[in-house]
Amino acid sequence: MAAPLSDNPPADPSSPGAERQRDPDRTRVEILDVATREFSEQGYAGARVDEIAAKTRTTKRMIYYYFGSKEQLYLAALERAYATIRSTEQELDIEHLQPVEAIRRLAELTFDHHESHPDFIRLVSIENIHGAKHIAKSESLPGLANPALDVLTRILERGRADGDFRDDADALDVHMMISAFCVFRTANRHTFNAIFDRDMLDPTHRDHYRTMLGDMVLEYLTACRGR
Amino acid sequence: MAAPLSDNPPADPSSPGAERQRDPDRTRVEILDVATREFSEQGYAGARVDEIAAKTRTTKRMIYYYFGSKEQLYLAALERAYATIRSTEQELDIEHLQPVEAIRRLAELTFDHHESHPDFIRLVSIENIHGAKHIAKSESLPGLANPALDVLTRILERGRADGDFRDDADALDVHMMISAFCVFRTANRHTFNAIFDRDMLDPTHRDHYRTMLGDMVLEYLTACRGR
DNA sequence: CCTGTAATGAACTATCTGGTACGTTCACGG
DNA sequence: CCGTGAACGTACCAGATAGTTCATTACAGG
Repeated sequence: MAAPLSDNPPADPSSPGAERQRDPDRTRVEILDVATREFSEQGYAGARVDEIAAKTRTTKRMIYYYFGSKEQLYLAALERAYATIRSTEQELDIEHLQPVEAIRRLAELTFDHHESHPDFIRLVSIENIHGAKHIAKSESLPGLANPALDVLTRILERGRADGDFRDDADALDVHMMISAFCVFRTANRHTFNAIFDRDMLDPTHRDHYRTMLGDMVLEYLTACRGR
Repeated sequence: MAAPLSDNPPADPSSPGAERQRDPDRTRVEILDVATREFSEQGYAGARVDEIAAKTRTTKRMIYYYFGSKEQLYLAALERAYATIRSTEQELDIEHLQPVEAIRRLAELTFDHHESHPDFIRLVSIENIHGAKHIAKSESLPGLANPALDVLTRILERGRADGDFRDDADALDVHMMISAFCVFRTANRHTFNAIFDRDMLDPTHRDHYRTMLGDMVLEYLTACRGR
């Protein structure tokens, strides 16, 4: 179910035939894959450069060769994670739907998409612990446009024009509402389960939460306008 | 605005008159206060025992004297944070209200209460990064009853009986919905602000989000039943 | 006033950890 | 075929860090 953050195939057949012994691209990606996992599971300070190297088919020297420092490696992992997420958001094709159906579809796609990328959610949690200071240092991340937000803006406009949606619904607010629900389910899974004995990510409850999210957003937006 | 996790007054006047040089209780509490801040700002691995000691009026030796290890100190901070939160939840007095008003009030109190205890939220985020393994080790935390949840259960029952609320509304789901919104606002404040340039905790937007939460929950629960 | 003990402090240690110096090997263009 | 630079591996280091040792002091109860 959970997809890796890198979309590369296991073996790169661009140069046909045999495995290459030296393959900078593969090495870089492999380091990033392991780093993403380690950082998301241990936190920034908790992750060990030695451990990341050990879980790679290369050595610690290569990490410093390609990324320069632990912090830059972390940032590279974070940047790639955001890039991956954003690229999947590009693909959402819902603007041909009626506003109400489009919103439900958007919510469900966001839901699926958070569920498929737990590493990303965890990385974002970690980044928040550190006050988003690494994002601030990044050249690509601050203010990174969110394609989903643009789509949402246009759907809301149409919905308001049709009289289906309330007038004071701001796109960023609705985006936040959806994110909050999806992020919480993944990010707070363990404490929630420990305290309330309910695993929010248990496949048994999946459809229930998915429907619930759509209902929640739509009831809020339509607010007794009789659908 | 943000309240400290310990409710003790700065100076303990139980033994009247002068400052005591030896004060185990004060020392313990002071260590916990600093530890809570450090862990919540740096993460578990990122927090430094030496740094915690330095920000206290006592020494590292005392941390090990009272708490035994870094991990037990962290757990003690986490347990105290949960205890503080739960004790404030005991005080909510809303069962005399009509279901609709009670739900809005509950949502608002939860909202205020999360806003007042950012350290708690951050600690919970950190605990989730580590798969809630410390909670699992704790004797007091797993399955810790949530008074707010009991109150919520009874309000929902009344609301359903009155025909105000939908039939399939589960107390834990509604609690999750409210928590998700409140937790997200605090826990993801920094990345959200970095990407979207909106500080969800800016006092300017406070009332807006507070109302939005109440609307969201109530629209979901009433779902076009004409209020 | 005396004394046992809880509370406290300074300095120390073993280990871990991010980072580096330096040497080696592969692959590709000429 | 060759040499040049990118890609890689080994071994090491200096500083940091959790945890400890041992001596000392304040204070409650007698």
